[in-house]
Formats: sequence, structure tokens, C-alpha cells
Amino acid sequence: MANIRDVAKQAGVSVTTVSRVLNDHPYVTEEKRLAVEKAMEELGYYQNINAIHLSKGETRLIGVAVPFINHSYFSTLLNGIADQALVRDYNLVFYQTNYQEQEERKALEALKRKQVDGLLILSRASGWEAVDEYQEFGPIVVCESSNHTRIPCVSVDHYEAFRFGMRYMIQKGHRHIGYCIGRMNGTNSNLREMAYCEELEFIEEPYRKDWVFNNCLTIEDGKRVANEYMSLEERPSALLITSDQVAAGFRMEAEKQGIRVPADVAILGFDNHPIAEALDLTTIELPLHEVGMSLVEKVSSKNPTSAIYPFELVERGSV
Amino acid sequence: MANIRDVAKQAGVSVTTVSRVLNDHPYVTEEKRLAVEKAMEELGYYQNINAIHLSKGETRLIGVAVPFINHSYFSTLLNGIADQALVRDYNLVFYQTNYQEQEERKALEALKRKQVDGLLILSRASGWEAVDEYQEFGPIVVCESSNHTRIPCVSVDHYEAFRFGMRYMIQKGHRHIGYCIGRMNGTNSNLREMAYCEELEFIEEPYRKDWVFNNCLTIEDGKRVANEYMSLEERPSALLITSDQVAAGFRMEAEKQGIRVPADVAILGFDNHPIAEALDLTTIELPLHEVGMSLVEKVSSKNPTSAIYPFELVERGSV
DNA sequence: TTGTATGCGTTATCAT
DNA sequence: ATGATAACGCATACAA
Repeated sequence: MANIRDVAKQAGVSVTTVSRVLNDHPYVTEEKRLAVEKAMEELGYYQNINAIHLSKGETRLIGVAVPFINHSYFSTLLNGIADQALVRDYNLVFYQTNYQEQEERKALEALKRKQVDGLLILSRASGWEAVDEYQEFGPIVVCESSNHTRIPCVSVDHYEAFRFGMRYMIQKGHRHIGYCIGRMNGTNSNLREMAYCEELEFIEEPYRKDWVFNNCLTIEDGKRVANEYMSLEERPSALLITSDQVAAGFRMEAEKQGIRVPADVAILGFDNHPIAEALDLTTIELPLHEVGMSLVEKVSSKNPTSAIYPFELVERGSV
Repeated sequence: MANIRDVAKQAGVSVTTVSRVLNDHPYVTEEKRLAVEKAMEELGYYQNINAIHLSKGETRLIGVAVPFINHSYFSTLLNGIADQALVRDYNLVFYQTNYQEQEERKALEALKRKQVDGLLILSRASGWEAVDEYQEFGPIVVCESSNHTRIPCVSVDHYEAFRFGMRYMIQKGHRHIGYCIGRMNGTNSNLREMAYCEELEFIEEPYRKDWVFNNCLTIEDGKRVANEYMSLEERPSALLITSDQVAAGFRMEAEKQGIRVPADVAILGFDNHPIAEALDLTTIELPLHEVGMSLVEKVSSKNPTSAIYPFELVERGSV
């Protein structure tokens, strides 16, 4: 592979001049520029990007740590991230963490070792301290409802969204309300739990453990919940469900088994994924594509700030 | 940022020795190793990965060009790719091309400029020549049914899968068969078209342009097709549909409008996505996760070969 | 077992 | 307007 020195020699100029034409710098005569271009052509020259990275100390790469990709919540975020990265001329390197701290650490190390200029964490298993520890090595933005003052977060306010959903159900006359959650111990899940408990307290209803369904991420999980729901002695009349995917699985399975939505049980999803419209699911729309774009904006600034995006109720026929 | 020379000086050894302990090379006394480790600790040293890349001439990065990510076909492939990349200690850089030749070119250029050691193309708008042109710069594997002898392909045999689907419908007594396609001019779409025409000829039925539905990628597209279907003067009794997503949209909308599946129209999806089970969709299962893993295996070998993965009929209640 | 010197390919500083 | 030279940080052939 021909390098910049070969080109310089071939063109009868210095490497500096070659570098100048490469980077469209001023102060190079048309004559020399042509000579350089001719030499590049002849030698089949192209720049080695690693050398540029080393020399410049930046890679125009943004790392994205995501638990798994084949999940509409994350892939929608990623779509927004990719769109904005394109605009800002960044490329993306992708770390599938599967909620393993060890894999999240790899992404953080990549930032430290200058593989990427910044890091986006879409969800995490590691504690805040682990993340905080790496902030000195470059901008990090987390996609979570912010309650950490030192780490920039861009997200929807999951706490408020969930509380809004609860109040909506209450206003519709429901008092026996259950809910589904993605995984225990996630930040967003904790916020939902908190909102749930507070609203329950508000209407003076007890917390019933068997009305809380854990590990709900996929359509299949929704089906599973439907079956668990049916085997309940006492059933809630309303359910707030992790996502539209899970809500869809729930609705399809429940109706197959003769449960009527919303007559027997009202359900509310989150995201406003196309599947929600197809299944006539009332849902709380989260602007995930926008959040994704915002994440890239934030991480590409020297001092990222936090931002919270609004949600919106989309009323359909499941409540 | 402390570099390897600083560590060497601090430890009172040469850079070579430091490099040796960094890379677990033999021939370094325990004493010096300790001194080096101590120095690294004191200076807060860590390796700069770009320097390693430049020096070694490899990045352990694999590029993945994908039209868009928020689509279950691609995100399932990507999930397999990421899983296998993890095993083989590769990271992934992600190029969202949106079927723009210009963006695909960027991914190819990244290979040429040594940003990535190999490139995976999940689907493309560019011609074979454009891809072929870059093969000299590193391994490229395309996720398509192979008919190009020079470019390695790993995929499901979409032609055979579609033909199999046609024969299945025919065997079920259908003679008026239509189909949905993702986009015209895609390799896989062309193969499906070919299989469709051949089987039509086989049963001596005419090709009816209004029974072929283009641009079908999402649930919404399925709904649209259902409406187009209903406005048809003469309707086919069976439909082969791009993917389970589209088939799901079709079924939901059609049934909402009083069309019975499979009594009025039999439908067959592809992929065996969870939504297919939820909606009782007969489908042709494609081992996309495996294909994804295989893509990484192939691209990480010096001379990638092609491979075709088998499909499997999953009979449910939509045919 | 250890160190010296050179290569990797580019950008940036500074002098001219 | 142009060029010599020093970074950038690491790996490695070769010598010792």
C-alpha cells in the first residue's frame, strides 16, 4: 500500500504538500496540486484511517452499548442514533452487552483507550460509579430518566409517563391495577415501580405482588402473562404493560382464551410501535427516534447536558 | 496521557520490555514485570488502541452495512452477528445505508482505508461490480442467495424457499396466488419473482400484475396490502407474504374488515418471527440468527466461502 | 533475557 | 507557498 511519502516522492513535493491537498488546505499552487493528484492516481493511493486517528487523537466513532439489538425499543433508538450520526459524520461502533457488566466494561474501556470519541449507554447493568469512573476519558450519555447529577442522561421521563398511565386508568374507573415490567432493578423499572406504589397509595389500594409481572420484554412474554393472568384467583381490571410488544402478546393470547379487552381487562402499552395501531392498543407514545437523535447530539458536544423528552397518550380501543 | 515510553522510563526498562509485559510475551523476569506493572499503576497507563491498530495493521473491527436497523429481519441477523463477534473477539461498526449507494460506498471505503478488517453487507442497492472492486482490500461477505461466483455469500436460499411456499399453496389446492415483495430489484426479491413466475407457469396460470404487491416491509405495509386486496375485482385465494411482520399486518387488518384467514385467503409468511406464533401464522422459518453467526465466521477467515442455510415450513393456521 | 532502532501513515509546528 | 522534522503510541526485527 502506497503511503503519503511515496506520493510525495512521485510528485516531487514534500509530504506536507501532499497532506495539504489531502485536507483541502490553502497555500498550494494549482500546479503542485495537480502533480499530487496525478501521483495519487498512479499509485492507487488512499489514506490509512488509523494513522489519521492516531495523529489527530480522535476517531469520529461513537460507541453504543445496548443490551440486545433485536428488540424494538432499542432498534428504534438505534435508528435515531444512526440517522443523527450520519448527519454529524460519525460512525457507530456497537457493543451488545446482554446486560453483562463485563461487556459494558468493554465499551467503557473502548472509550478510555480512544477507540471511540464518546459513548452512549442505552441501558445498563453496571452501577453509576462504574460509569462515572470513565467520564474523564470522554463524553458519556446514558439513555435513562435522569437522577444522577454528574452523568448526562437523555430519555423520556418514565416515572411521569407511568404515573400518567396510572392516573388515566384510575380516571377510567379502575382501582384494581396491575403492571408488567421489563426486568427488576433497571432504572426505568424502578421508576415505574415507584410511580405504581405512589398511585396505589393515592387510591388507597394495597400492593399485590401477584399483580406485578416481571421479565416482560417480548410478544411471547405477553402471552405468558396472559396465561398467568387467567390463572389468578382475583384479577386486576387494568394492566399497564411494559411495551406495545408485550401488550400485543397479551391481547392476542387473552382474546384467544376468551378474555375481552377492554371489557374484562383494560390494557395500556408504551412506545406507540406500529403493532399498537394494528392491534388497536391504547398506548403512551415515546419519541424514541428523537431521543436517539438527541443522544448523538449530546455526546458529540464537549459538555453534554441532560434532556427529558415528552410522552403522549394515544387513545385507542384497549382501555 | 502517559505512553509506553513514560512507563519504560519510570520502570527503568526499555519500551520493548513494557510491550512484552503488555502482550504477555515470554522472556521477561518476574522482577522487571513487577516494576513495569508498578509503573503502569503509578502513571495510570493504558494502551492507545489506535496506535496498536496502526502498528499491527488490523483493527479487529468488522463493518456491517445494513439498510436500516429497526426491522426484525435485519435486527435478528445483527443479533447473530453480534453474538458471534463476541465469541471471536471482534467489535462491530455499523453503517446504516438506507439503500443509498453513497452510504454503501462509505462502508466499502472504510474497508479500503483499513477502518475495518472485513465487511458484511446485509442487503444492498449497489451493483455487484461496486462490491467486487473492493474485494482486494479485505474479506467481504454478502447476505444473499449466492449466484455471484466471486463474492462470498451466506444466506438462506430465498429462491427455493419461495418455490417451496408456492408448491405448498398449490398442493393445498390454490391456483390463484399472489405475493408481496420487499422492494423491487433486490436480489432476494428478484429470486422470489423468478420462483413465482416459474411455478405459475407450472400450473399454467397467468401472471397478474395486480396480485403482486410491492414495497412491503412493515406491519403497516401489511395493513395497506389488506386494503388493496379488498378493493380487487378478482382476488387471489392465497398470498405469499414478504415476512411475518407484513403477514401479521395483513391478517389483522383483513380480519378486522371481515375477511377470514385462511377461509377467504390463505397466507404464508417468512422468518418465523414470534409474531407469527402469536397470530397463528403459517410461515417458512429462516435461521437468521445462525446466518448472522455464520457471516462473522466467514468474514473472519482469510478466504471466505459461501454457504446456504436451510429453511423449514412451520404449519399453523393461516393456510 | 533485554535493549536499540525502525516502521506503521498521518498531521502539525515552525522555519524559510 | 513549501518543506524538514517532530509528534502520535505501539510493535517488532535484530543485535547483544
